[in-house]
Amino acid sequence: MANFQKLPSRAEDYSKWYNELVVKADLAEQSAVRGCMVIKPYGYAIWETIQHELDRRFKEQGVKNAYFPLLIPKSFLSREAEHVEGFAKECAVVTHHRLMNDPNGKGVVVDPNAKLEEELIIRPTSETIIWSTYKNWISSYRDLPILCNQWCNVMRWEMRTRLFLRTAEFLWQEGHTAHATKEEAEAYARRMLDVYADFAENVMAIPVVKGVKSPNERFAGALNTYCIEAMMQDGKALQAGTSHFLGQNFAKSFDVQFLSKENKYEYVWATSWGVSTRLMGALIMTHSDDNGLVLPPHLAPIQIVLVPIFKTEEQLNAILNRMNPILEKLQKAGVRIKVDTTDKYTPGYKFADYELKGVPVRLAMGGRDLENGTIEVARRDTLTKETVSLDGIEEKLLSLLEEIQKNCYTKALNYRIANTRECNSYEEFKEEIKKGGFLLCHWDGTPETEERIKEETKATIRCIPLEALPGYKEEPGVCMVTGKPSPRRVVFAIAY
RNA sequence: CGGGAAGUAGUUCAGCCCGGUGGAAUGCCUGCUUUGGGAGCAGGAGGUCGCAGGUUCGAAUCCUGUCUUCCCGACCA
Repeated sequence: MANFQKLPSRAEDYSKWYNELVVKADLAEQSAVRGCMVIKPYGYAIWETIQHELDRRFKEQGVKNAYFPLLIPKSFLSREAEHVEGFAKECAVVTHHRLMNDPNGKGVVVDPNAKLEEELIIRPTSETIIWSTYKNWISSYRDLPILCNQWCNVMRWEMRTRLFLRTAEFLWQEGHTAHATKEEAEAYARRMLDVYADFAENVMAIPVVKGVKSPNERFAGALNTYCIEAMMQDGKALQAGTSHFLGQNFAKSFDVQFLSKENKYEYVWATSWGVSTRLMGALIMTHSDDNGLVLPPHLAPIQIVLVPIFKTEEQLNAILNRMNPILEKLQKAGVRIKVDTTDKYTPGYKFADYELKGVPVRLAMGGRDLENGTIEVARRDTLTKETVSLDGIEEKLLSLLEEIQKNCYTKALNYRIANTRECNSYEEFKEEIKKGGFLLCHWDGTPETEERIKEETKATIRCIPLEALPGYKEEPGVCMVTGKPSPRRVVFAIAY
């Protein structure tokens, strides 16, 4: 009996469970550089599927991909006052462009003669470099709208990092659009929020609350920030995506004007929107269990794995001969399949390993099945298995994958519903928030009240929901702290 | 960036207090037997003890500095 290391349970230590799962499931690991991760092939395969699915949806919205530089002149960042205020404290700065041999010994040192005239910032986000570029692209209303997206890395010098959830460097996409009218820009920011919500729910199987950020939580430089918020299994909230209506702030800072039909100069209206590798963290913390990763089929790099059980090569070949036509049919239907023919590990080892990796469906076939014309089908989401006939197995498996996808979503939604409740007094709130989950409360709309609640309870307003959560009605009331009127309940939670 | 803990074989850890040629388990390699829930036996390879200085005849062990990770704060997606 191998003395393998089990994952810590979620109940024992959620944070430790997460950290170890990321590494043991082969998603990512720490790198030699503080706060920066190595995303391993298995983890990157999931990210590539995320990219692929999102990219397709963006293109349906008329978005085109482009690429802007990693380095941003320092002066650009300071053009928009709130923007620089928001990011200045976490920027990495490039000051020199050359190394030289250390005159006093081994290795290389920065060449003091190679100091840059103007220092360059490693992008924490690209609004400034993009708007300085858009200025050259826009002169007439006929040039609008511009709908660009870039897939890239950004860097924010974080004090405390965790794989996927908060790393100094992370991968993301940032969309930047320019519009002729306020209405069009606002509508576009809203539309991209819907794209994110659709993606989160149908591909990642993560239920989200669509909402608006309170002024305290708004993106630096935006007039309005929309977001999708998800609930993790430990009851904490995680912002899964944001879409900003930037108004004319960046157009004014970078002097981007266009000539309207009426032959008048007007400033351009802007949006930006993004999701990052943080989604990987959301994925893990929404579905996985104490046995390891649970991946919704739409995102799983391997959707079905076949573990043949054999003693001799003849037996293996007999199994493969029986299964190959079935697997080919499934592959033609677009299913991602792996057949594990290695004899390096025993079947029991493979079972445990594919569970750790979150493969949605595991098939096992041995001599017994071959005789009976059956196969063992195991589901990762429910950890159940049954032996079924090979007749019509392809259709059964295809619908099983869809069922698992739905079940992942339903389970997560039920968990969120079970951990969402209304809360009417601040005293009650202080107790309830310790249990985690979403608390729907009335708030007077002032930053002061939100700040006070944050200081006293660590909870923040995750969003002002665009529509009432399922099972709840939108109704006015009074603020739980100050008693002032409140038009609707907002979502409070402790956040990642 | 403050407070705490830790860095020794691929991995998890013992050894450190009290200095004297570095251990275990697991993993890896080879062979045989195994294979329906993390296989067994036998043999083998694998470490300048995070890094840099210092003390000493001699440092994994003592001292100083530094880097990284984890936990708690402050900050933030």
